[in-house]
Amino acid sequence: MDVESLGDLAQKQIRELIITGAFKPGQQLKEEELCSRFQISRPPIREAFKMLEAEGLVTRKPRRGVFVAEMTPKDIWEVYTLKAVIYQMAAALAMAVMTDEDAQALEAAVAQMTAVVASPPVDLRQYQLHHRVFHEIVMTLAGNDRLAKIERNLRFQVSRISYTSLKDPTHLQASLAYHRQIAAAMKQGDRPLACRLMKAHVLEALDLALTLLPVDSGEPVRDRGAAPLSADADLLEVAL
Amino acid sequence: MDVESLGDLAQKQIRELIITGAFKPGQQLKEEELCSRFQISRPPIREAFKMLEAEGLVTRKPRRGVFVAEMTPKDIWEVYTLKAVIYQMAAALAMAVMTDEDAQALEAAVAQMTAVVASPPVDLRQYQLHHRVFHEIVMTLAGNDRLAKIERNLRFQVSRISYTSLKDPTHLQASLAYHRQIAAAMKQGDRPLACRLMKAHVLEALDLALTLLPVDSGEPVRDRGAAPLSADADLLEVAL
DNA sequence: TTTTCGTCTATTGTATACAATAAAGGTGAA
DNA sequence: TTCACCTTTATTGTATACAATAGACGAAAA
Repeated sequence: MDVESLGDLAQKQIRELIITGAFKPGQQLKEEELCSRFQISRPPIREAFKMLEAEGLVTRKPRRGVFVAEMTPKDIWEVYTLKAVIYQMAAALAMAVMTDEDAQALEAAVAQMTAVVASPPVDLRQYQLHHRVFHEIVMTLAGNDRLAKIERNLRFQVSRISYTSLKDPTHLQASLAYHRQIAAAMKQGDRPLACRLMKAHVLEALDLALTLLPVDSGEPVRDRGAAPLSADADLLEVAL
Repeated sequence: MDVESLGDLAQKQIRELIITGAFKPGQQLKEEELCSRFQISRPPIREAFKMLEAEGLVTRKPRRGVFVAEMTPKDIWEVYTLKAVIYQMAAALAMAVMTDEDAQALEAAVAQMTAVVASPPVDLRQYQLHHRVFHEIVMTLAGNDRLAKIERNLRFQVSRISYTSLKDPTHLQASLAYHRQIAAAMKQGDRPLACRLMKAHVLEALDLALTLLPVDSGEPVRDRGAAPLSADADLLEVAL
């Protein structure tokens, strides 16, 4: 019945608290505090910490404690550029096995997204939900569990930021348009176009995320060269 | 001084035992056995298990125990196709900031690899070492820590297999030739060529790995379609 | 002979207790 | 008043002890 250990449960709950923003970046997570919150003892909490650390959601300072991971502009850049590549790979793999029904499922997801946007006030949670369905269809078709795991992890790391991005009406419209075009390109079997659109979609999100980020941390983004910390579309032009 | 916790130490040691093949795939890792081996108590061992599980090196069956992860052909395919994309992205990013000195460092690594191959009996460990230096230079230049972490993880998962692959003289020669060409392409700034070579290099390794794998598990590789579980070079043609 | 049920044991899951360390605060002297 | 050092305290790191569960083995009945 209760197959999940308390450690796994705690991991999920703490993760949820982090990605929803209840636990803010930089905040220390004290073991005893979480013990009393979840009414369990410390070992499961510690195990949850270890897993969350591996996921990159918390950082551990030895003998100091664990803290919610902070996102610098560099971190944002890292996650989004990776997402651009991951999504392109997923799209390419998915198109190799996609059927007409799959294409229709994608279009249905886009239709749902359209419906949400068309009926103000826009329910962002709802939009996010259908948006996720869209990408989940693609990931499932791709058939690479490790790819899906990486995508999931990257999504967690920028979940708050990507949610905030949707509050920008212009970006919301652009996002919707992108997904409509991506679905069409995938249906028609135009792989280069689908990949280009996927890349452009993610890199546009990156640009917005960088502007949304509080500009408190002015650390350099790239160590070498004067490459700006932005959406270098050309740079991500590689052959999968 | 001893900044690392026993859990972190245990993780490293167990991981080393797994990737060197001392702990075989499918083998159960009993907590008490490792306790007596490392002369520590169970909590640090359990923490190490959690981290290794997140890395994908072990799988945990609830109330049963943890087992060294097994690699099916599907798993091999997943890891290598991901590596192909990861390495291409790394190469593309690296070339954007690469200096002449960096190019020379790459060529130096290739020279070391060449020297090892030229002096039989070939010291595979030594070759592997210089091979890793080559890719580490590229990853460092890429400047994406998350990308590096993913690459590291993927490398761990197929470390035994990739080592075994080197015992094939033909593949060893091909590997060397690839890296020489990749270094040249990166030096000349020919990004498409460098990416294509990276992809071809990894996908060739995939084909070999699939033949080397014991054919005990005949499970289907892809759920949908009749796509063969091989190096679909074209399929991985996407725009980073 | 086979199958099923029950007990038993080995192993994981959880809790409590103890040790060690690092940061914070206070006290002393310069 | 300020700085250095000591003491204290809060928090993590580790160990031991207990509980629960799943699998194995054996016995009994069909």
